[in-house]
Amino acid sequence: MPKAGLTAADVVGAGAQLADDVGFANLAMGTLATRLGVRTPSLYKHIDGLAQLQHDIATLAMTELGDAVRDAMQGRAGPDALAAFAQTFRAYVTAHPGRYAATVGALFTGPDDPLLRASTRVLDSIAAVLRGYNVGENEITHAIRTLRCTFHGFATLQAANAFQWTGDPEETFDWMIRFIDRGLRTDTPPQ
Amino acid sequence: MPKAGLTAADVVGAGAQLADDVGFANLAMGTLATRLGVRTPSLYKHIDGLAQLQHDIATLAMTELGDAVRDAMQGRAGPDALAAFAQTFRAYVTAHPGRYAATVGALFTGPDDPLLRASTRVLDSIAAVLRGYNVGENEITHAIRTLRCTFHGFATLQAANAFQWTGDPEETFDWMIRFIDRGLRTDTPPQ
DNA sequence: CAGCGTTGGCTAATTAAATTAGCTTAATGG
DNA sequence: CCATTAAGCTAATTTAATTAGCCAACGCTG
Repeated sequence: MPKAGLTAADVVGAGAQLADDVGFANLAMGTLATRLGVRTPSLYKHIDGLAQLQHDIATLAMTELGDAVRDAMQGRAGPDALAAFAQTFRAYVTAHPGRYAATVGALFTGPDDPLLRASTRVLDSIAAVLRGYNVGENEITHAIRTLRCTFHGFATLQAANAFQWTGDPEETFDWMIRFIDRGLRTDTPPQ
Repeated sequence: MPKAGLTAADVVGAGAQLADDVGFANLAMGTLATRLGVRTPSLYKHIDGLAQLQHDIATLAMTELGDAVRDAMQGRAGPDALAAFAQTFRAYVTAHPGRYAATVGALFTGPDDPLLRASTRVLDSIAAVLRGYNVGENEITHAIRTLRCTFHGFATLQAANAFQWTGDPEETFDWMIRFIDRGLRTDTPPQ
């Protein structure tokens, strides 16, 4: 009986792939074990259980997303950076709906949760986008959160396949980016 | 053994309440049965199973939300209508996080799915908000979808308790409303 | 008021999935 | 070459959903 030689990263990676393939809700230990050519209990040598696996997939997704966004934004600023962020975000969620779904509803286990770190990196990229616009000092956190909500909303609706939309979501997404760009260009009035 | 005299609506309503109390992910047939003073299999006399129950809760949530929003928007237009919609939306999700979570990831079973009807009503309210702004004819669907994404994003982040935010989300939400209002006021340039 | 069908409840059994216990063997390092 | 550890396995347990099949209460009707 040759050893499969799995690592925790292998299991999480295959789990993420499985979630993308069959949907996050259908992620199951048995299916994953089969796919890895192993019996179900063997997975417990590498991960703590289903809940842990789901959390790890969420962390993987946020990390990958953060990396992709950071790469795409290299050397861009202002509207270019916004477009790069948005397009990359959307491309990631399209390519990896199951992974992204894992991040929806995932909770932070504490201040040193890797998921929290990964999420913070993504928020930092949003902050970097905003540096290219003239947003007041005490408005900036509100702006970060607003952008986060908008992109997250689009992503969850897409990941949930909620778009019974006629026509291409792409076109709406572009409109959304222009809407945000226009909003960020206008000086934010004193509140 | 006196009959409890349950109806399907009772079961769905109690399920919704339970989801709000313990979180949608922890909604279980056994807990619900206990809460209704009944054994688990008895629930199947009224509903088709857990998946059906979840779908029904989502429909209930969308219906309640649509009614609340419609009520709040009575006699308002433009920025007032926008504020009324947004505040009501947020209040509903705050009061009923479990119900709203049920709507995330719920799929339409077909063109006559009551959930689809209820969702459409909410979208109609968004369309009504936009009638108070000067949005071009062929921009309007994009605008509807953009607003939907933004509010839905806020709602899911809040329902998932993802706000490790310092300070009051309320303030950010107000900022978000003003941001949208400002964006809708500026004439949308020809694309 | 008795009969009787329908409804809504029950217990017991089944299924499915996650998890745990305990055993075995391949790799590795002294 | 042995001893330790790690990674797999089978078998057992637990938990939750669901199904099967029985029984009593309610509401009607003759």
